[in-house]
Amino acid sequence: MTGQRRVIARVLSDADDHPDVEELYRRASVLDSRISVATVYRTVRLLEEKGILERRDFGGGRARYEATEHGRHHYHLIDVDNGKVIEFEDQEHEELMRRVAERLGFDFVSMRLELFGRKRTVQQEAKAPQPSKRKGAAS
Amino acid sequence: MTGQRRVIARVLSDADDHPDVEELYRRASVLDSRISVATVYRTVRLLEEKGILERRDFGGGRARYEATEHGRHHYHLIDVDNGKVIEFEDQEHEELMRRVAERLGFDFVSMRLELFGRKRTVQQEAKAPQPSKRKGAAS
DNA sequence: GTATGTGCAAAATGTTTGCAAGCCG
DNA sequence: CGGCTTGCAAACATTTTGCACATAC
Repeated sequence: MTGQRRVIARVLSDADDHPDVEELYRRASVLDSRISVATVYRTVRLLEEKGILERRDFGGGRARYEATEHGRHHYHLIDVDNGKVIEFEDQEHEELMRRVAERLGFDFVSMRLELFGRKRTVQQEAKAPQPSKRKGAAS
Repeated sequence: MTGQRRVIARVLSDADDHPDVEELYRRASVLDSRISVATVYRTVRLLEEKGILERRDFGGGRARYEATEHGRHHYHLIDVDNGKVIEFEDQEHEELMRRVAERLGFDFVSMRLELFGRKRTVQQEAKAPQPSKRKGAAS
């Protein structure tokens, strides 16, 4: 347990969003400016292998991370207009997928589910100000 | 409509699996050896924008493609031991997700669902010959 | 003191792009 | 011909890695 890992672990457990490596690096740098990106990459990989962290891919090319929650699972709805992530639960879902896997002759290992949606507004603005190309916001 | 696009379109419509760009390039090269990877990238992007192709991410870092199917949707189960992809249908699924989006105040745009599983064998070989790290097979 | 972790910069990987040349209609 | 398409190689973005140095225990 080195200082750097302690700091990165701290940042991760404090986070209630889904930061990517660059964001983790930024936050960790505030607490200890002599941390390098390479160490962040190495640490998240380590923590993922240990099952402490989970890697997510919400599109946009970079991996994002969140602490593993033991017990109730949750899924993600991504707002296609601003990249914001909303978490939701769906009790029946995993059980349903377990049955699908079984039907196909497989043991369920894991699943990935992401929902993409657009905020439902009162005046369904016909020409919403689409934030253009590939600059997804955090969360 | 140039020769190259014709060839690439051909390869795509002939494919009943989920090739990545490298694989498409390989198959296209057989039919016309003077096609470049750049053209394959440009063509799949074009076809995706036109809604003819769909890009998938089954993990492993590279995008994979399959022809858009109008009508019944299907999902994918990835065999974690060899990367093979099995397609399956689940009638109720999309309707379920539409309701979830609605409950959260969103209009459903699209969803992503992947199931990861391991083949259920008779003699659950305790130490299966895991094909090591990151060399997912085709399909 | 030794195994392990780190910083840095270079390499690897997958994808995109600028540009000059080529093909299509 | 005039514009869209190509090939090539260079540029990109993210992630990994080799190596010498630093740190933990």
